[in-house]
Amino acid sequence: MMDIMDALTRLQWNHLFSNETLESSSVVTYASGTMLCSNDQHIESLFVVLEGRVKIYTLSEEGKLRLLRLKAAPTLIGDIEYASGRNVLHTVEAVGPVTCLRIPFEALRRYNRTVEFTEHLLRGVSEKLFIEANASSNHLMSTLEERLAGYLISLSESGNELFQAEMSQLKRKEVAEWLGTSYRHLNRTLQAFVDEGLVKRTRKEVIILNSERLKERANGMFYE
Amino acid sequence: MMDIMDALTRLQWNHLFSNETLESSSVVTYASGTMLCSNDQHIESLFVVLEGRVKIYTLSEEGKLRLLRLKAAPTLIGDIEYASGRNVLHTVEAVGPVTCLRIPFEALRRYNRTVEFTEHLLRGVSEKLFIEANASSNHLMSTLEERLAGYLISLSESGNELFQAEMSQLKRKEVAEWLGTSYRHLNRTLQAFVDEGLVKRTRKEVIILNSERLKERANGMFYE
DNA sequence: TTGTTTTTTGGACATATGTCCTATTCAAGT
DNA sequence: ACTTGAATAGGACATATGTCCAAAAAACAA
Repeated sequence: MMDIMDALTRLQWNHLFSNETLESSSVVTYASGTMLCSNDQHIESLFVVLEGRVKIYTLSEEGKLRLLRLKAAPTLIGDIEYASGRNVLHTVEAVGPVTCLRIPFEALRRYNRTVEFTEHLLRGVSEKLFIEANASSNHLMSTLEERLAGYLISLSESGNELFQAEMSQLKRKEVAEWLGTSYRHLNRTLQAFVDEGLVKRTRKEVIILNSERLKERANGMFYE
Repeated sequence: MMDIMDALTRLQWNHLFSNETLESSSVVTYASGTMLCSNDQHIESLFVVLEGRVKIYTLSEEGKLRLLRLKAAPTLIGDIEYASGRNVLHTVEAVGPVTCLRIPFEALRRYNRTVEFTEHLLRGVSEKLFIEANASSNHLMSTLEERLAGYLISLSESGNELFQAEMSQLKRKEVAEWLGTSYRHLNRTLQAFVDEGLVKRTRKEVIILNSERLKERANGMFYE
């Protein structure tokens, strides 16, 4: 059993919640694969992910998966829904065991309407909006070749540890989902890079041979 | 010259700003075509659009335009940037004359850090995130045929006045930009609908003939 | 080991969408 | 009434990407 205050202090989030709020909250643990919340469903609590990693995505009616990100703790889940009063925007699933602080919206409304907390949410939501907007622009305006080159470069360069930690251990299929393309096409594009001598491909990893030219191919695309 | 308090009261936004804040603010008017702010630029004020319409878009380096929306007053511009401290996310341009209340971020930081105001921003930003996320999902997961059918249906059905007011008088070229496709392809898809007898097309407008089947084609796509 | 499942790899083909051009039509000046 | 420029319409072609499959290879179980 973990100590909540310790965990919050470590994140420097200890001043954000009132005692009443914390008393109404509980620590919950989810097994790998559990959905913390799913698309379009009603939700009544905010989750502060304290430990573990979560996968954030949307699933269309036809069953197509759009992987948005893999995010390590600390993360706030449900902030957008709390702020807008709408149903869940993106599905969130535990990747490996996850520990959260679960705070009912009702408690937040009653005991936590402070400027500090609201500003914290506001910063977080704006940040998410920036990421979402950039991702979707990138996607709309560039070809898979550029995005893949950008992905590979972003994984290899330093100054980017957050992205790397979150995105490096994806399986090929997940990379395809994240890049928003089919497994087939990802392979095709990868092969093109191999044919040009930009990368080498072993069965389980991709090694960059010519990062100069690969960067040109990325055409400015870079993730962080 | 308009009265600020009157305008704010009409929007029921009069309680959001302190007197000090309003004293630091000014009313500004922009001619049609002026940029209130442009992509990636630094910005130091929040704009409350009180009268007129603005066009919100991003321009890629290669000059491709991604039209996000045409929005009528009241609208908040700069809220995302104020909240995140980043440079401008989307370019905003006046469509026809626009009157705004221009509030320096500095004044907001000094005199306006109230729960009411912050929650107002938070609601607004979440709403924008929802719209952005849905738009980008739609775009990623559906073909132009579906999106166009959805657009036509959304324009024709009631219960949707906001969207209609904002999006109905677009030119064909702007519709293409908004749907995120080329003018050529929009025409091609429109023609397909004509060939099937779903719509009729005069030189300046599109008339729906069979809204039942058009709705099927939209496959759930609907804008609001 | 042997069988079963997952992952990687790529062929063949279909389709959505983009690019480049050229008429045509309409509207707005001068 | 001409001229010019925007807006509409569509042909021809290239290309990015998706779908469906099948064959290896690797990982995992029994």
